[in-house]
Amino acid sequence: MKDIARELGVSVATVSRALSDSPSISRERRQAIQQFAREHNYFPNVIAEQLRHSRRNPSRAIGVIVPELVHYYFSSILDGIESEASSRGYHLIVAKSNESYEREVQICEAMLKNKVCGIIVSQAKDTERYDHFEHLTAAGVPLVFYDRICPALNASRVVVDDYMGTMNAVSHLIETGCKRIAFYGASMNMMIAKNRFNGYRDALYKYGLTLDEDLVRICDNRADAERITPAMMHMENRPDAFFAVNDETAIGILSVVKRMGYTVPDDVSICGFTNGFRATVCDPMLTTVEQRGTQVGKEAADILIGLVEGTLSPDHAEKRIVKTRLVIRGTTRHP
Amino acid sequence: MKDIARELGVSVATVSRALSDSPSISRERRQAIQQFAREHNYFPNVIAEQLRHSRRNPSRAIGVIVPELVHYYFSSILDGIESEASSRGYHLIVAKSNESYEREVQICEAMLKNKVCGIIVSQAKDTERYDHFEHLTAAGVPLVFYDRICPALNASRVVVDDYMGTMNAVSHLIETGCKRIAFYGASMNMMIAKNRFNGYRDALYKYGLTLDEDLVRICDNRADAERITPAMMHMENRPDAFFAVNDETAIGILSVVKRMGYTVPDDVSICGFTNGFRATVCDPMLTTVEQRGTQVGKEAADILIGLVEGTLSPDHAEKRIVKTRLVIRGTTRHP
DNA sequence: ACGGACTACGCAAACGATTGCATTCAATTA
DNA sequence: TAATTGAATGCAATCGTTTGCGTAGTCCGT
Repeated sequence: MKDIARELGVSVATVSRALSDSPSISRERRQAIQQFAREHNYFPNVIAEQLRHSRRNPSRAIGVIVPELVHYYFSSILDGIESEASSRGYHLIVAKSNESYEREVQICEAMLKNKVCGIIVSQAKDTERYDHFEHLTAAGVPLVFYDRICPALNASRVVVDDYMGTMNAVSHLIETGCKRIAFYGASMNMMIAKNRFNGYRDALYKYGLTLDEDLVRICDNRADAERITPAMMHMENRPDAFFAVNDETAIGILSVVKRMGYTVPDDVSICGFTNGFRATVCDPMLTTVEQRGTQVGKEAADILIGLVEGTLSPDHAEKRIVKTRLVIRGTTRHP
Repeated sequence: MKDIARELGVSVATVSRALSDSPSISRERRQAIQQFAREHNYFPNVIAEQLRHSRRNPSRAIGVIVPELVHYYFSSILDGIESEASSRGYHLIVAKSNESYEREVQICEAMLKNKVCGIIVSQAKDTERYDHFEHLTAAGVPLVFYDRICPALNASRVVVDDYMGTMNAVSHLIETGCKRIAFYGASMNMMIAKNRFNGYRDALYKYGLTLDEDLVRICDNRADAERITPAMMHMENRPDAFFAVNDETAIGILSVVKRMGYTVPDDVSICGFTNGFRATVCDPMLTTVEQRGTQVGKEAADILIGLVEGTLSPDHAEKRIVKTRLVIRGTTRHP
């Protein structure tokens, strides 16, 4: 701007006003300045702009904290956030916590320093203190949780309808003739694990089946599934169906069951949760609950931007639930 | 800082110096100021710092442009970049181009405005003009390409050893008895497609096999693979093996071939390229070339940071090749 | 007692923009 | 003709830091 001002023999203030199309500058001057700027491809220094406006205007950078990146669900969510944010003129600062509380704290600090206008976060698995999040809100940085929410904090959040998703899936298993349905869930200190279990339990009750504790296991990955499933199948009263907390676990069950000589879905039905890449790769293809990560991401970004732009009140915690959808494929019988 | 200065009855300059531990401030004052700052949890305004230093010091934000996010290889790369960058004190601004040239241009502009210290990019599929990249280097923003590089630009880059990876994979097929090996590749205007094809061709030559054009097809996704594979298998002289440019395509072939009643690998061998989630989910598990995305990401970040910090000369284009590894599983015979 | 050296600090200008207020100049009005 | 008005522009402060340079004060040596 200084250069433009010098070249055209005007003051920097005039240049500034001309570039922002202020009517207080005469038409000719305005156009001359604008053209000159264009020709010498001038563009404003955002850093300076931000400094000037730091009191009033927030930045347009959204911080996103992800537990891991190489993960179907989290990628989808990130994708959703990116789409929503970029279409509304925001950009993303992305960091992964590696499921570590300490790293999460560091990231929060760094993001605060870097003046993000808000943060979208899914907690690390080992996060049990929430001071760092409270610091952020205290500093006026809006926060939106997704997937793993923090029940202790009354913050905005968007989650998937774990309860109904599981309930529908298990109902489907029952309706296609399954009577002894095993449940492989994650450790119950996470809300999502609890909700899915409740969906399972209530589906059983709804159809008058009793819940057999022997059929409920904590297991949320393939290795564990391959380890514990043979014993399940050797029970005198073996399960005729499995519901798994994610596709990965379901695939583990599938591979064990096939290896043991059972056919799927005739002898054993299997249902997963995610509907990621894996679901259409296994043979038969996996019946699973679609988790709609992209939608979760979009909603989260929408809430955050609402908070930033003042459309949503900062005091009110906006809570959204994204509906799931049961995708019936080859690992369950058709109704 | 102004507040601290006022409270402690010194000048802002003194506070600044004290906080940066300058020896020109007396020990007592320095400590008093530092303590006061800590107690009132002051932390510097990066925006202002940057503005002040914009002439000399670059920011610590690395721009990353990804064609898509929900994609095993790109997630892995992003993961590698994140690890390397965050461990060296940089953070990431991530944007996806959606394989669109226009979006790519927009993103470059936005990143330039936001003063990233450098950009790591894989071109969108439909990018054929490179002005936007040249603008960036002209503006002094270092650029590192990964995966899809731009042959017209002599820029730093890191790619996977597509040639040797394919060569070894096809050699493996030949060594396990395959004689008519089909090749499903991507369109040849991408370097990676060309290199993989050359690896295929040279492996055939090495073992004295002739290249049959009828066995070479442009096909890089599952839907196409499922469409064209039946005809391949109905040829009078059908292929006894397939090499596919990625796992997804390989899975498509696998599912068709199984459905047609052939057994894998006894009747037909299949080899993919990626070693993503899918490879261990299909049945039998997929033999494939491990692409080591995380390593690619790390190398890319390493180069970029080298460029930014002056360890690497900006004129010299650093070109790194990440070695692949053949992972032999169930879709090929064992040697 | 006075010059020199050294310590410890403050002043003020920068970084690149924005903006309230003052100023200039010409045109209009009384 | 003098006063009023309005349009067009400039001045200077501001955002939060950093830093070159100047200066007050102290101590020392002669």
